[in-house]
Amino acid sequence: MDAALSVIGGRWKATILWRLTEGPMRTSELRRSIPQVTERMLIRHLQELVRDGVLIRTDARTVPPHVTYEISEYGSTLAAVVAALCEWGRNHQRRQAGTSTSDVLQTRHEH
Amino acid sequence: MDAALSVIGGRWKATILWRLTEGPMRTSELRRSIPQVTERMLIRHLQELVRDGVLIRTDARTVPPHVTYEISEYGSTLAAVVAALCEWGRNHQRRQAGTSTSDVLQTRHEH
DNA sequence: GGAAGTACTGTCTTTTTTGTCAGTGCCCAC
DNA sequence: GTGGGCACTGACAAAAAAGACAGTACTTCC
Repeated sequence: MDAALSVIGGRWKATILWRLTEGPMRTSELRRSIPQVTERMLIRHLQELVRDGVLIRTDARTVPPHVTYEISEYGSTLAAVVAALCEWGRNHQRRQAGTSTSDVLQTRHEH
Repeated sequence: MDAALSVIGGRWKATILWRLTEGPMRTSELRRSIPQVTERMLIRHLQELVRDGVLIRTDARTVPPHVTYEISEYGSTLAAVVAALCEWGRNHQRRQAGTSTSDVLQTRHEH
């Protein structure tokens, strides 16, 4: 469990993975597609995901630099799980919207 | 995605959920079954999980107190996803063990 | 009466994670 | 030659999360 969290347990990692399921992207594209993330964090998370074998970094070695990231075969197994989690989260939000706190039985008293 | 993380995104929440898949437990049992967690954190996380509808708290209203926690029907949908993530993490650890850093193609250079 | 167990709460302090900001080296367009 | 874009790095500050530790209230056990 901790092992899994060490891989996707960053503020933006799941989002990055999610974005990349639509295909490879270069750094600046990713950055623009997730406006809330700062460049610093994006790059840090990308590096960690590459290190963990989830993403593949491809460097065209040109000037100016042109680097793309894509989900590795291994990473796609994680992406599937992340998608499920994401889907659960979406349902949860809908549930929250329709459930006022007072509706919910939060503690049950025996007897 | 953020929605899901706000529910299970605590250091011990996934572990708590995992422990509770084997059946209801009382606070002190949980505490003993996860020795690394402090009482403070256990209780905070339990409260948040109850607030999010994932767990049900049952208070026997006796003295001394006797409180049990169990996974709600709703929570079991999350537990399933967490189990999948946990399983992925386990495989990941095995992979890590057999993969020295030098084996891995971390960056691909286009021609 | 003193110790231990139950399920907590409150107030810090420490650790971890994020974010801010400046800077690098090179290019192209105006 | 000034401004902008590209993919980064490094030093630092702010914020969030986790942990330490004492305290509550009432019990049973010896």
